[in-house]
Amino acid sequence: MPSEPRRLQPRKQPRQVRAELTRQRVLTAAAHIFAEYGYAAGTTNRIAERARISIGSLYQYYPNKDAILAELMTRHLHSVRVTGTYRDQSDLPDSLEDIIRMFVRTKIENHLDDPELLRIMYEQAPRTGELLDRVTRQEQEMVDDLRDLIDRHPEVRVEDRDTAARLATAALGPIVHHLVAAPNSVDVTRLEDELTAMITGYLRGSGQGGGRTTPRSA
Amino acid sequence: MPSEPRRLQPRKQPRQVRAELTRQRVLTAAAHIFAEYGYAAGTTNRIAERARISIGSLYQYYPNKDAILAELMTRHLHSVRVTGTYRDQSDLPDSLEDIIRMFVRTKIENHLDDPELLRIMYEQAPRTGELLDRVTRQEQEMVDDLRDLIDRHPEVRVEDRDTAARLATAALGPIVHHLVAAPNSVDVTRLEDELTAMITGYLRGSGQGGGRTTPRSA
DNA sequence: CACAATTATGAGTAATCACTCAATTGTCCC
DNA sequence: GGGACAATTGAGTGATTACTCATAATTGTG
Repeated sequence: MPSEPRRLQPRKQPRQVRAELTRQRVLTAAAHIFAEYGYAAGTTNRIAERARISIGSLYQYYPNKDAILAELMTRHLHSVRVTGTYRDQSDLPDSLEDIIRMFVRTKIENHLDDPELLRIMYEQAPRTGELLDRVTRQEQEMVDDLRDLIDRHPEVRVEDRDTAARLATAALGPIVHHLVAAPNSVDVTRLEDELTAMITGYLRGSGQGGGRTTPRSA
Repeated sequence: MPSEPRRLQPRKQPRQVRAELTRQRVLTAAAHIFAEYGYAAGTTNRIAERARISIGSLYQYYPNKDAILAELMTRHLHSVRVTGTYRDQSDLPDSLEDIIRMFVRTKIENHLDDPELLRIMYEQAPRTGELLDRVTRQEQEMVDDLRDLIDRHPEVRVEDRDTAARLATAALGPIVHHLVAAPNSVDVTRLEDELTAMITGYLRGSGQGGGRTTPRSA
């Protein structure tokens, strides 16, 4: 039974520098606490303590706990979009491999900052209301971007380009989460190379035809 | 500050059928509740209510909440191992594609039962102590299995087979979680085909050599 | 049936949580 | 300085949680 949607807007606009600073301290502290304890166990009291402000101050600027995570998420999504749009028109590479590499690299870069926090945000964030919508929309944009990219590229030989775009996009996120945040992580340079090879190969349709050679029922 | 390791063993062995039945009711109810509410919000009282037993009975057989999830996880891991080992020696297919297909299919099948629960278990389970160890070990076994499989196959042309095995395995789990449990899910048959193509292509080293053609620093 | 062992019950407890609010302190500007 | 407003404080509140334990019901056994 997901709780009803909650207000996410701050209850009060800061008018002094002091206040803006407090907002920022909360955000920074929350990022650390959520990354370390997870969302449920990352209590508002702990966040306030880490930020070295009182719990009351925290609630001056964030109406509830969800709002804090929502702002962290918003900032992340924004940075994703900003990083992503530099591949607009002009400097598009020619080869499919290089296009995919840009795609992969962007995604990896977006997760290098604070992998643990990102994982918490995607996995444990309350899947409800506005926040969920935003994330869903952003994912759809990514799929569409990739779809556009591969759509007009001759090297791509896949039956269903829509599914291919969905799969490739859906694959990328979780893998990066999983591997960048892993204890003994793979080197990111190598990760970029391998993921690029993997997706490029897949889109080129390197598997000789799609024909299945093993019967489904074992 | 993760909590210290907790006992996961039941505090009392059931001696009557009645008791064994109660244990089972708890487990079934917990699977539903966790899948529906998540781990944190899936309270023990709710589980007891769904199982139509009293909260006291629940704690007769499970010393704490973690132990319930641990047993669900154990049962899942066990079934994975059982399903996985049928590809031991004898009936190994010849072509790389078919081998990978078996691998992929097994993974997908393991997640078809209760995708939501599985996602909760992998994403929200307390990452601590014995439970974490078990999961880590099982993942390592999967990597090793795949490594063995591809190691003696001539079709595989990848520089570093170890990394390839790690990547392919690490990729599979999250993708399957993500897509099988997704709202408008991809058809599982298609998913199997695409994933097989993707991984097979990757292992064959279809990308013309590993050489990077775009300079890293943009 | 009698009696003990096992199992079931659920109100109660201590801890923890998100969040409030009356009081205090700091800042701005004349 | 002084008054108005902004910002900060933290003890407190009510809700929720995991878990306990004294008591009652059920079962196995002779």
